[in-house]
Amino acid sequence: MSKQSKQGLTVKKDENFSEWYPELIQKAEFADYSSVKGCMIIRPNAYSIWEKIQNYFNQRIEKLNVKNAYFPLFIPESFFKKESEHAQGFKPEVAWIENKEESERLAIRPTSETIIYDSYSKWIRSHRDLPLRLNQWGNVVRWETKATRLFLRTREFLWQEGHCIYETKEECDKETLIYLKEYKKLCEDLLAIPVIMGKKTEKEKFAGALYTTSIESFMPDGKALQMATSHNLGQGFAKAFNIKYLGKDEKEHYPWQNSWGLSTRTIGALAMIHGDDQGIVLPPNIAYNKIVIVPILFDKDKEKILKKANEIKIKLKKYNPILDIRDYSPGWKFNEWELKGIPIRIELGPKDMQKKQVTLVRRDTRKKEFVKFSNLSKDIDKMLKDIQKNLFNNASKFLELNTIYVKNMDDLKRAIKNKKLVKAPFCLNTKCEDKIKDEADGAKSINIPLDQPKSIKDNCVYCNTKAKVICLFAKSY
RNA sequence: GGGAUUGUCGGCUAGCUUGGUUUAGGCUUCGAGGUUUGGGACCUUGCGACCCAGGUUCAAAUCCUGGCAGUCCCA
Repeated sequence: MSKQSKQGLTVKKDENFSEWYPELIQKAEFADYSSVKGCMIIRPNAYSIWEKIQNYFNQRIEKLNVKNAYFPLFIPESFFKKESEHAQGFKPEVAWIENKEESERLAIRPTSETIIYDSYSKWIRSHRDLPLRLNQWGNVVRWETKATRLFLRTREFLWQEGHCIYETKEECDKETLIYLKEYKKLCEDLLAIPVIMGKKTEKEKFAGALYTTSIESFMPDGKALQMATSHNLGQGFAKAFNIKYLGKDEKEHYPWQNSWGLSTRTIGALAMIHGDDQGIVLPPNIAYNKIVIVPILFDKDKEKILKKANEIKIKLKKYNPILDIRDYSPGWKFNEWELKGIPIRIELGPKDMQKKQVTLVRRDTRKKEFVKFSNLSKDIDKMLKDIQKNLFNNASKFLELNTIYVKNMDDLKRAIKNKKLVKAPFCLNTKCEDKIKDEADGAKSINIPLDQPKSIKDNCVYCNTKAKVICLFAKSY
């Protein structure tokens, strides 16, 4: 046996974040590398999180009259090229299939606007057909050449993409924001990750969109991570795909469209934000198994303890407890379940039996509590809610502490170097944005928060002319 | 596109400088048996590797050339 304790991870989060993260993901059995470069295997521990996100989100969008559907993985090149900005934007990362029998190449979808809108052009004839709201769950391929990272940047990933189409710009604007707010709610309520809603700059908007809104979170290593986007596509795709409807006025009109997406990337953010040196920390609302019961079995009391452990398991059924009776030492099991992030551990041994109690250990603080059998359900419920709240509060505090306002480039550069999320007055000029990126070590505009001050007194952080907005800048994933 | 660097059991690695007692060693994982079990237990035992192709040599994991694969810089 080696002398050092093998507990937790070998790399510390604070000391070497970029090695800590892949070790965390692999040891927690969230994902593994595959033999295909840039592609990963999502293992059950992480896939159950994705399923939870799917179930939650399906319920939410059903209330917004969105229906699920599925469109092909392959997109004919001619469709792909119809909207030129869109085609140009995705060009570097599209994977193609050469098709010998037919003349046309097929793109493996990097996003599905074009294949979906081809159908919309056939389905939509009258204002009575609008609005049309569809969502699909699927995979997309973006052939990254840069370094890939588990969950955060892989060549293939899972997501949902919603595609809605409306009569008026007002309706489209309004709902584009509704979906963005849904994403915020999902991140905050389910994943315990605080996010900032905002609008992307012209430079960073979706290729082919009128404008893009996003929710952004901030990682412990000082990089921003885009969690989801909602685009108002304007009428550009409608014109390119000849989607028209006859209005009440008996005239032809182009409709307005939006699209919105959230991917498995959020699982990476979840691991980064809440994880610690012991492993993953799952917010209770996203955990499938909220509890693990570890019986401490000595020969003499073995049967009594097992019986009680089973009773507890049945009593707490709604939390999907795991009863771990495998032939490992208790300490081994403690470490294993902490690595995997189960919110609460229940220990039950001879000492507990005597006192008619269990030992509860919460994953976020790892503090022990002793709870009488009779109070168990109530206390568990309270503890789970408290863990959820605590994780969100900690992440919010981190975000707040690491966001700073700057008025000039020196301060901006320093803040970026210090791994901060920077708020700065900005003129919205793309040239300034490029310069900032050049001079501040690759920091990009993150988004322009929806929450803006009533008036902006300071001048643009770069060119010192009148600033139009307060914009977020940071290095990003 | 240019440069640097690395390929050894499932994972981490020792050995390479100076070729030879190495049956390629260790830790971990995995399998079996036993003793254990309140923070990754112990003993016994088993399975398991030199990226590929040439070359140099009496002798190559080790040196040379090429290929393939990875990683990191630079443009």
